[in-house]
Amino acid sequence: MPPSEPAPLVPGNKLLAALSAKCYKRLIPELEILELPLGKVLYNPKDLIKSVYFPRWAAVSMVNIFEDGSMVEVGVVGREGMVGASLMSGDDVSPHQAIVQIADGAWQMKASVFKREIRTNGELANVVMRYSQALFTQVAQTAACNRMHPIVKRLARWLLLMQNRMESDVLQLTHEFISTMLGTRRAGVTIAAGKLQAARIITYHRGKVTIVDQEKLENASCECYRIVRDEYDRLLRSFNPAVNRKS
Amino acid sequence: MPPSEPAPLVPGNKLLAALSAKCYKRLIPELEILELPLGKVLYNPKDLIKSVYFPRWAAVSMVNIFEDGSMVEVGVVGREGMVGASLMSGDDVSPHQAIVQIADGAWQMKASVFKREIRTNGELANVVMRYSQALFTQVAQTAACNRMHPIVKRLARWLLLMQNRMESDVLQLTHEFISTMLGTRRAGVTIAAGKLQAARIITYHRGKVTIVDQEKLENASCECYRIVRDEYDRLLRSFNPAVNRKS
DNA sequence: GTCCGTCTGTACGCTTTCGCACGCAAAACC
DNA sequence: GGTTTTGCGTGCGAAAGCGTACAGACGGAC
Repeated sequence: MPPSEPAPLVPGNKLLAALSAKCYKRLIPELEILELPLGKVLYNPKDLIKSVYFPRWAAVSMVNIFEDGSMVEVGVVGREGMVGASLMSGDDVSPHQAIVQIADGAWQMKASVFKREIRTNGELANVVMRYSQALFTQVAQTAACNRMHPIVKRLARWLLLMQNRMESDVLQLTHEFISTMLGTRRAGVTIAAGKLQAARIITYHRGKVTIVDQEKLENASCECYRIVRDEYDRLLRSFNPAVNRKS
Repeated sequence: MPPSEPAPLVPGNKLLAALSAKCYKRLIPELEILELPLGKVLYNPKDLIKSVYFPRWAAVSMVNIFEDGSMVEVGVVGREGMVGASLMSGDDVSPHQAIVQIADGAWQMKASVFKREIRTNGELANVVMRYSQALFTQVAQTAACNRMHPIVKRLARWLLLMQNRMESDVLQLTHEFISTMLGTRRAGVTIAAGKLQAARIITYHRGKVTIVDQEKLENASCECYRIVRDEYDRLLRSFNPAVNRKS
């Protein structure tokens, strides 16, 4: 897709889809599609936020980077959300790294435009605020989960999180990559993933993880997954009856 | 203090202090002082938020409670902030437990009033939004910290966090209580606190912790403390030159 | 087909933390 | 003044996870 392709009537992103037709159409000229390749860094910590992004099928991780270079994911954004919502608070410095974890397209909007729209467009502001609240819950649950739950459960939770955001049972993810997101050793992920595979819950092979049995995966995961999922449903459902608006 | 005491011109709470005199005066009739006794639960998870609170010298923890009853703190609110800011998103269900950790007074405002003011009063909305952003950073850093850092450092960080919020070197905190906040064993806290005491960084005795050497405590803590503190400064400084407005 | 980089399996010793439990001493309560 | 409660110190075995390291296996490049 050329980067200047105009936004179609089917936005692909659920936040955009949640807007009324009128409101969405107003934004169309400000949206440009952009390919997000794997590993692309949208912001680094302390970077100025110059654009915000509404992923279509991509997934973007919010990553905390420590002084010694080690990383931990604190939240994930997929097609249900947006990257850069913190601009809403009037602050345009990113506190985290935003890095593309699963490659695909996203709508890009200039930060200046976004800020203007947020000020003048109550409907957009409302949707973004709700989303921020859901993201907050996700991050808070991650904080608790990181403290209390063993690797296997966290892995199961994280795979479900990814599956939800991608709406796909096949995920391109290496153990190495997962381990930096979970903040553990690569070998730890191999062991945990091995257990899930032995239980016929997932299969994987050289960077491709396939979820075989979602229900079992939910049982193998900690409660954190369900809590966050339900909270997203509750917060974003209300104004989101039709995800795929007719073109 | 009687619960109906009207708000004075010195709010005590820094968010309120950050408002212009005009804006603050407008809120005065809606604020009532309330004593927050230790252990008082302001909200439980899934409770409707009926009031919001602006602590004066109190500290309130946002706590995640798991199905098995175990708890972890995900964030702390002191006089620099408010409890219930999530109302701003239009959602009045609390995702966490808010429990008073250090007893003192707070300004209470009815949720309905707060929501009305947020809608109609851009200055208040702006301040609250910034604060929400700072809180988000705190929670995200907690998520990362919980994953990566050993108990002693987390303890040091948490004590500094408390010290900042209370602006006091003496804190009424038992090991037992600290342990539930940090999500560890009580014995783990005893060992960690013992190390800090042996290094002459703190002293403690039966529920009273005294910070002897703040600088050493900062060195003993992980970087997370500094990061969060700087972020609060950055986000809240701009509109907060005068914390103690003259009465 | 061969080579080489990537991905995964596995192993070992070590540290941290856990779960549990007991004991002691200071405070609080009658 | 004696009893109870609360807060802290300590010990021990077990578990989880870490750091590191090595080797096999697959797949793409040539």
